[in-house]
Parts: sequence; C-alpha cells; structure tokens
Amino acid sequence: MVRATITDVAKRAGVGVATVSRVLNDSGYASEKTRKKVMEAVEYCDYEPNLIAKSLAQKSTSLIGVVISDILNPFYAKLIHAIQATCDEHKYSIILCNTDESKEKEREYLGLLSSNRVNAIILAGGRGIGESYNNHLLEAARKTPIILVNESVNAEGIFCVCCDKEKGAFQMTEYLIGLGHRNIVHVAGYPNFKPTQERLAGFLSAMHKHGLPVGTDNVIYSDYHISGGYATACDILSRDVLPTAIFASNDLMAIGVMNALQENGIVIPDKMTVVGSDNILFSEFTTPSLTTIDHDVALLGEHSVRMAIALINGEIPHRHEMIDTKIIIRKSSGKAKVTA
Amino acid sequence: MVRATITDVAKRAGVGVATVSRVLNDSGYASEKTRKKVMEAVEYCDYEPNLIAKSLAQKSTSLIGVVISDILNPFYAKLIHAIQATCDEHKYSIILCNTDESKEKEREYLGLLSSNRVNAIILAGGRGIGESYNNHLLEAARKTPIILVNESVNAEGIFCVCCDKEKGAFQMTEYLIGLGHRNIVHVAGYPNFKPTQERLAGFLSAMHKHGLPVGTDNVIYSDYHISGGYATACDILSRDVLPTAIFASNDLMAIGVMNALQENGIVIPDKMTVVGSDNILFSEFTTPSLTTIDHDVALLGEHSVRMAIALINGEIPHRHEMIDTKIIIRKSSGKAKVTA
DNA sequence: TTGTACGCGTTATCAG
DNA sequence: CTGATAACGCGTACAA
Repeated sequence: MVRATITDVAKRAGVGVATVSRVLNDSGYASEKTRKKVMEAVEYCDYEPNLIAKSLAQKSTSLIGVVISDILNPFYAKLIHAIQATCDEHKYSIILCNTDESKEKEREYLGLLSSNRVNAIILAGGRGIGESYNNHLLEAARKTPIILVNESVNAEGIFCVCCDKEKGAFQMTEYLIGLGHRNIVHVAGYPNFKPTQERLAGFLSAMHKHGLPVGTDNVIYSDYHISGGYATACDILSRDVLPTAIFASNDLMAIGVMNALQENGIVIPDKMTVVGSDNILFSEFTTPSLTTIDHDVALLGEHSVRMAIALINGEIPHRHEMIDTKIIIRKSSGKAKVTA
Repeated sequence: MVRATITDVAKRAGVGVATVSRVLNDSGYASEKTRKKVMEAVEYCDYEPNLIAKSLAQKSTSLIGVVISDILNPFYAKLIHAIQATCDEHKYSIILCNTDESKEKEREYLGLLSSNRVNAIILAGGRGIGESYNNHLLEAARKTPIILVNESVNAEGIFCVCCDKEKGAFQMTEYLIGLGHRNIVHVAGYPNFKPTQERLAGFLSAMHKHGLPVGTDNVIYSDYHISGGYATACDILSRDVLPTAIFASNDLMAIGVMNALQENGIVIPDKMTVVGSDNILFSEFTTPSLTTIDHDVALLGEHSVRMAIALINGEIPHRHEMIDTKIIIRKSSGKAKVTA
C-alpha cells in the first residue's frame, strides 16, 4: 500500500528526479544508458506516476467533466459511451455526474467539477438552458470551457454541438403527411427544453407547409419518460376524434404511447401510426418496431469531445456545430386508415 | 480564467492561509469576526478550492474509479446510476471507464485509475475473472481496494458484492417446471463469466431436482447481446424437437430470442415461453412483457459503494456480500403447451 | 485564536 | 546530457 515516488526511483537509479521525469515523459535528452537504468528502477520500485501531483505541477488534469441529465435513458447512455471512448483515445478520463434532471444538482456538479479542475465540461440534457438565463452556467463557463450537447446558448466560453432536430422532425412530419395522415398529435417533452422546441418547430412548420390545421389538441407536452408517453396516450384515447398518427418527441415516450394503445386494443400501425425520435437500441425491438429519427449519437459524442479538446488546446472552434439526422422507417408507421 | 488561490484570499482578508483553510473546512477555531472576513474575501475573489492540491496534500482524492464492461447494457447503466448517486451522497466523485468487454482495456483502466490515485475501484462485468487467474487484478488490488460486482475472487484486497444469481435462476427454473415445461433451453452468456456460471448452476440444479433430463441441447452459450439471443433462437428453431421454454441468461438475449421467435410466427407464450434475467427497464415494455429475474441493481450499486467507502476508511467489511433476487412474472411465460 | 513554514509528488528552469 | 531547486495550492504541526 506504500507507493514509490519519483524520488525513490531516482535514488535507486542513482540519478536525479529530473532525469527520471524526462525519461518517463520522453521530454528532453537522456542517454541510452541512463534511460535503461531508470526503467529498471521503475520496474524494481513498481513505480506508478502520481497524476495528482502531475496535475498540480502542470495545472492540467487530463480530466473532462460530463454532466448528464439521465443516464437511464439509453440515448444518454449511448452518448456517454461515445464521449468516454473518444476521451480515451485522447488520453482524457471523465468524471461522470448524473443530475436526474435536477437543476440544482446540475449547479452543484458544475461547481464540483470546477473545483476538481477538469479541463472542460460537457453538459447534455441541461434543463431549461435555452430560454431562461442560467447564471451559474455562464459563471462556470468563465472558468472552464463548457460544451453543450443539444442545447445552445450564445455566450462567451459556451460552445454547442447539436443534432438538427428541427429538420429531423420536419422530415418525419412530412413522411407522416405523405402517408396520408392529417390529424397528427405531437407528444412534446419538457416545455423549456431546446430539443423539445426544435422538434416542435419542425413539426409545426411541416404541418403549416402542407396546409394542415394545428390546434391545441395537436401538441401535448409530456416528460420524455415511458410513463409520460403512456399517460399522454391515455388522454388522447379519451377524445371523441382520434388522430391517426402520434409523433413522440423521443423513443421512450413513443414506447409508452404504443403500450397504452395496445392495451386498449388499438393495432399499430393499422389503426394508429406511432413514431419517435432518438433511435435507441430498443426501438428496433419493440412490437411493432418503431419508426424513429436517428441522431448519430456516436458522432455527437465524438464531436463534443473534439470540441472540448480543441478548446483545451487554446484553439477556437466554431461556436456551434450541427450534426445531421435521418429517418429510420420501421413497422410502427403506415398509411392513414381511411376514415368513414 | 485566472483563479484565486488560498493565498489571495488570505491576503485580501488580512489573515494567514491557515485561517482561511480552517474556516473553509470548519476545522479548528476561528472567531466569528475573522470567519466573516474570510467569507467575504472568498466571495470577493470568487475563490474555489483546488481539489487537486488538496488531494496531494491529504493523499486522498475523494475519487472512486468505476470500470464497467458495457454501459450500453441498461443493467449496467442502472448500476452506474446507483453507484454515482451513492457516491454523491458521500461526497465522492466517480471516474467512469467503459471496457467494451475488452480485457486489455480493463487492464489499462486499472492502471490509469491507480495513477489517478482513486481511493477505490468498483469493477463490474469484469471478463473471465472468476476462474482464470487475473494477475493484474490482484496486483492492482494491492494498491487500491477493489470491489467486484457480481464476481468473486478470493484474494487480499478484493471484495465482492453479488446478487444471488444461482438462487434466482433456480427459482425461475422451478417456476417454469411448475408451469409444466420439461424441455427447457437455457441460453447462457459468456462461458468464463461468473454470472453465467451461477445462473447455469441454478438452472441445472432445479432441473436435476425435478428429475428432468438435461442434454447438450439444453444449454447454449451466447454473448449477452440482443443479436446473440436472436442467433441462438434461430439455431433452436432449426431443431426437430423444439423446447417449450427458453430461459435466457439476461434480458437482452431474451429480447433477441423473442424477436427471432416472433419473426418465425411463434406466438409467445402460447407456443413458447421466454424468460430472461436482469429486469431492465424495457423488459416491461416488450410484447409480450418479459418475465424475468429482478436484481435490485440500486441496492447492488449502493452496497458496492458502501463497501468501497468502508475500505477507504480502514474498516474491514465482509469480503463477500449477497443481495437477494426475485422473480417478476409477466406475460411472456405461460403453461407448457400440451404436445401431441 | 492565529500565523509561519514545511511537505505532498511532479514538472520545469537553469546552471553545470 | 544531467542534477539541484523552485514552483504548483493546499493542509497542518508547531509556535506564538
């Protein structure tokens, strides 16, 4: 349990600590002979460099903080996976924080990560960032570069990488309209959430473009969870006039919607079309398989890390990066049933 | 971007650094007057303690390393969630490493975490730990306490917290037998993986107890992924004599199995019963909903962290902790169809 | 109750 | 090419 220090190694090798450091980091010169002596001593002492001390000396930790709203959502799990993998390639480690969608925890974690001197922070699923002004976010950004995933804030030190959710929702809506659907309900997520608003915007603009009426019944806000989708579908089912298609703002809610529908004997897609967004792993394995919008999460994670590292290296990347989306057509969507 | 140090705060407050430290950490005395002066200076300087320097001085990082085999598996996502939440309660942060089931990466991460001087390491889904002797694991454990989740190794510095998977599998098998099933296929996971072996043991012992024959056809090894379950089910379907029930070693494979079955027109559970293990979120929302074994992952994560912290605090917990499991009966299981 | 000075393990500068 | 030595920012005896 007692660990060797660089001094121990230096003594054992009969050299100075600077030499050991140089050899280990391949910085500066070192004769082949001393190099060998040092490596032997390292081996002998079972020496492992203390990254904490290194961080202190170099004022850089090789740590990136990742703040996520809900790791239980496969979308974010996949994002974390991509972030971690890309960080690993670049010799960064991640400190993971999960806020459970709590704004307060988000705030705490930002401070904690700052105290831990992470070199950058990647924040995904931040609640209510878009419209409402988040003082703590801006403040944190003055000390640590922040990369927002799927959000966008126009401020110093805050950078964003997003999927083109508006376009994706627009395409999806046009696809539904192309299938003959005219009464489509969009199950939106949290109101003050950028992705919610973007997808809603895409939905509305497609509806308008095709001259379809959009009333208050056509948009319902929910919470991005299965249970929320379920409850919303139940509400919809109590209506006199049912829509022929439901477009949920994420797959989790779509799954909840399908569940409620099926429990009420509504066959998908024969009687009702259901589509989602995110293309989580399980959307392929629901019954019927779910038509959805794919976001290339791997790319999303990769780019956010690239941006973080660029910032760390003092480069100034574009403040806003956009990733394309595409529609995945499966079996939960079909032609609108001809109403009597 | 320039951060204040404790010295800056001390100067501003007109006190010594020790006083600032004492005030901020509530250690030692400090008059109300100086306390106030210090707090004002902290505010004025926008001071955030440097945890890196603190770690170096105290030889403790408040960091726990988490090594996971597959964060994309909802079981592990849930585990991470629990681990992170519990760590947070105890003022620990986590460095997350995902091995993608690579033994080599696991090895690398162990070293990296050790260099980062994490106070403990929680390892879940470690590949092939049980039987084959893992030198690097034992070596790492001599420097950093290691907690194995769902694995068990009897060695100095290695502690384990497991679910009683054997019992769970035993109960599940008895449940199936109780439904009249006699020809049951167990789709196992990776052969050299403790959970695989435990569930297999439970399966076998229940079959034996009830005098049911178990041939080579009754156990098939796969890979814990949806695709693996799918492929395995396809294999099974090509047989002359089909089983009446399939018990997959995790829910992911069970989902793959159900998918393959349904694609071939086999109605679940009328023609075939399918059950899994893990009770991941989605097992409730498959069609039909999946009968499975619940593991109380939250408790699993919580206990692993508690054990880690106990070890950090120099306590010596039991080397092995066990968490109970229970069967969740849903709609994918039913009475064995009466064969002609 | 408060301040000084040292140690934590590295890196980096600067003579040699 | 190599070796002292001064930072890095904090906690903490120890002294006052």
